[in-house]
Amino acid sequence: MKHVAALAGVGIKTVSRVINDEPNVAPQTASRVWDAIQALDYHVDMQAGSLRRAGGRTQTLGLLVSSVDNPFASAMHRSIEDAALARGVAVFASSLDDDAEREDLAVKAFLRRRVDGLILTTASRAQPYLASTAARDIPVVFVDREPASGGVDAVVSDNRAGAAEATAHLIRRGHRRIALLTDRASIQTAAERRRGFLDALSAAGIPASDGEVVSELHDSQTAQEAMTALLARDEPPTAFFSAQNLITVGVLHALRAAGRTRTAALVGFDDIPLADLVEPGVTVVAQDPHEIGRLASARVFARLEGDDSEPQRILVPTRLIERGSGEIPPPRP
Amino acid sequence: MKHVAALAGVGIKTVSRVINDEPNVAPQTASRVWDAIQALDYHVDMQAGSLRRAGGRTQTLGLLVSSVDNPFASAMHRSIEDAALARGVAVFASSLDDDAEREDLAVKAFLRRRVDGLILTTASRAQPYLASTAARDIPVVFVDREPASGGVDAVVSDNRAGAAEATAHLIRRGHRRIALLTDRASIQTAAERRRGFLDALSAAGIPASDGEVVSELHDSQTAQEAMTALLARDEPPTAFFSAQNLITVGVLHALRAAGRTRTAALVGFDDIPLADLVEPGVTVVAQDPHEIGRLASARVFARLEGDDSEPQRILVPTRLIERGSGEIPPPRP
DNA sequence: CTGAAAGCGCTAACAG
DNA sequence: CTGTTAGCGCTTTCAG
Repeated sequence: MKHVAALAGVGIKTVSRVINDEPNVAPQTASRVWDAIQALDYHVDMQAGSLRRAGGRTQTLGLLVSSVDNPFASAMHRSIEDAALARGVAVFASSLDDDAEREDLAVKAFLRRRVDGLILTTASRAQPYLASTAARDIPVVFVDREPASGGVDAVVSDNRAGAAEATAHLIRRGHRRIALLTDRASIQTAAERRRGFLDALSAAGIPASDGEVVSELHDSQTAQEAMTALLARDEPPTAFFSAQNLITVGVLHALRAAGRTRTAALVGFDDIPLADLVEPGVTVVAQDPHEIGRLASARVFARLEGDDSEPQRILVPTRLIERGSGEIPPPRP
Repeated sequence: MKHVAALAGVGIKTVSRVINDEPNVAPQTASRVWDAIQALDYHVDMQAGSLRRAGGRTQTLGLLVSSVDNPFASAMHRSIEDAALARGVAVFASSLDDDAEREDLAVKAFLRRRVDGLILTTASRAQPYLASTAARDIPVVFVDREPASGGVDAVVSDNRAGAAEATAHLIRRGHRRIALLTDRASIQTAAERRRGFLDALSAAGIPASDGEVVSELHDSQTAQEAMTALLARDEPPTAFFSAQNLITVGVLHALRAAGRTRTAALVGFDDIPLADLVEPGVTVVAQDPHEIGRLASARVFARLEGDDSEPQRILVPTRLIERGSGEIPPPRP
């Protein structure tokens, strides 16, 4: 900047004014400064700027997702990026891998980089770092999963209602022996979806014991194995609710291998790519990751602009998409 | 840091030494400093640090991909993140949307944030910003697509060979009327894949005129429409090579709608999720985005560590995965 | 082993 | 409309 000022024959502060589009610069001066900037191929150092700037904003956001290559997470990421880009804000993205320690390290790394705000997926029971962010007035919005503590903004799918809807859909087709295949119980969304599953059973007067729950499935491989075992039973369930996208994929593989794709009913939670191209199409309770990302970034930016209303818990509705697999009736006895 | 120094009763430089794990600090002093850091919940400001640090490294990388929610890009993103994390480097990710102007703006934004290195997917004919990065000694590695100019590190799939292999695979099954469905010709990978397609035709002595080329398909919607039109011809091609993941999805939809999934042969470039679950499975020439990301980050970090050898052009091989759709023979005349 | 002083590139506050 | 001065939080340099 010094060099630009020298070349343009102005003071350093005038260059600063031009770059930041501040008022009180003569058009002539400004254009001389722009010429010098071009000539020297100069680019401001935003980091240095934010050091002194009131509020110390870095125009930077930290995003923590299950994994940047999970379709749900990356769709969310994309809509957050779009909102950020519109404000000249850059996004640091990190993957969590459902590891509480990694979560803590990632947030600490974000803090060292002085991000203005955080959008987080959590894998931990408690979020000790919230004390740090609160003390520093760094807004935090949780996405996908809510922290147990509450008192923080959160944007999540209506997991319980969605799971209940999926289950009720199967019950309505006449199924009574329905299995839930789900992730580790410690994951908040998995717990909510299980609740929804049980809600629907009890609303239909089906004893919970008729519902089969297989949990601790953390990838499509383990889901496939569990499903294969379920199908091999003497009296297997007639319908299946898989409570997560990767689990649905594993279940599909198992159904395929067992030749049961057309005779066992399946509803998945969270849509999967090409779900409409397999035969039969996979009925799912779709989430809206794009909308979740949009609402979460809107929340962060509102906080950054001074909104200090009560923390909001925003429930994004899910949508049942019938494609065939969920409409298969139970076999005639 | 001032506060920490005061609380620990040491000089500010000693705190700096402790945090950066520099030698010449008495263990006792160090532990007093750590206590103060804990007590004050202090986190260094890496940005401020890099301002004065020799080399001015920010421990930050800029990543530009087609879109963070494209499966190919996000797989690459993940492996780059892993390599970066191991070195305490954070990654800024941006989406390109195949827009040359966006590319330029994104690189400028990275420059303003003083990233140490860049991993870029390009959509532009020329990359004017390379002058700036070179002047600043910021290593740049291109991924997925190579710049026309050369002279820069690049890690890309062997698009031409992969496309030729896909096409030869169809020819080997007896097809002669083969259509290529591809993206805009201005995209470097699309051009390479078209070359590979033509290579294979000519190697088999099939006149290029027998090959049908439909280009300018930029999403699955336009691909589906183009494919539907192709299938409606009097003498439609008997085999199809779709040169990109989204195009393959569109083609699959069209085949399904026309009831031709079992009678028209298809090979896609780039694998797609659930390709093995549709019926028949989708034969693809798979890329290895994880490996591309790994090699690209290795290249950037090597450059950052002083490697000033000739720019490398690394070709990552593709792999043909037979799943059924590509092994369908032409109909008997 | 430790600390004081200078300065990285920028912006806030104030003078002109 | 423009420039000067101080100082953001840190690391470098150099002197104890």
